[in-house]
Amino acid sequence: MRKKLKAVLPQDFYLDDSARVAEKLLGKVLCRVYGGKVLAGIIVETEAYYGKIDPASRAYRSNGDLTRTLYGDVGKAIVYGVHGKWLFNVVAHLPNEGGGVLIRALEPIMGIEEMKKLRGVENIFELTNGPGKLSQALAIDKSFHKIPVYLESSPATIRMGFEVKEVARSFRIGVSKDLSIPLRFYVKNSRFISKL
DNA sequence: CGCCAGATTGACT
DNA sequence: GTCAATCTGGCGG
Repeated sequence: MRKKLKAVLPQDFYLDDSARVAEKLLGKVLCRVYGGKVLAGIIVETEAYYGKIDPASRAYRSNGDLTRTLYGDVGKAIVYGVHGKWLFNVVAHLPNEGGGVLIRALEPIMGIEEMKKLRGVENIFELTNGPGKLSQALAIDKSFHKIPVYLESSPATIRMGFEVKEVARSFRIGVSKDLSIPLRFYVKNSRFISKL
């Protein structure tokens, strides 16, 4: 059973409104090269983030490296730790603006056995159905901060994937102060999202 | 240098 | 449903 990897998405894929990119990313494949193996999963849940105007973002109260990256070149990964877990984001926004997309959940398609080992669980639905979980399953840590996901040579890339039948949207999860518009996107009827 | 907040997870009642 | 653990960057003194 061999699957061929599709093309890596170009950088200008991320040069768009953060919410639009979040929606477009559904069905795409997050691909991670780990110890000569390939770990990959279909993106089934995302959240859009904005910069200063977003109370949930750390950039809201600070002006450091995270903010600069969020307002900088699109298509780069942002990896940040919260509550001792790692969250995997991609910078995506219009020119002269700031924002990003948080990958919240994947549907594993390659390297599943390796993911089970990394996560220490056997249940496939428990592998990547949460931001901290998918980072652990793909062995992502803060060394992935600022790597470009649009370069073939990167250890983590996002590639062309599958057509999504139905996209649903809702308010974000786990955010203390949310904006008044729904910025969470997910594949309807997927069993791999973090929450129904 | 110490303190605080934060986008989560998982175990327990 | 509720609650505590655990990590890092930013900010104040």
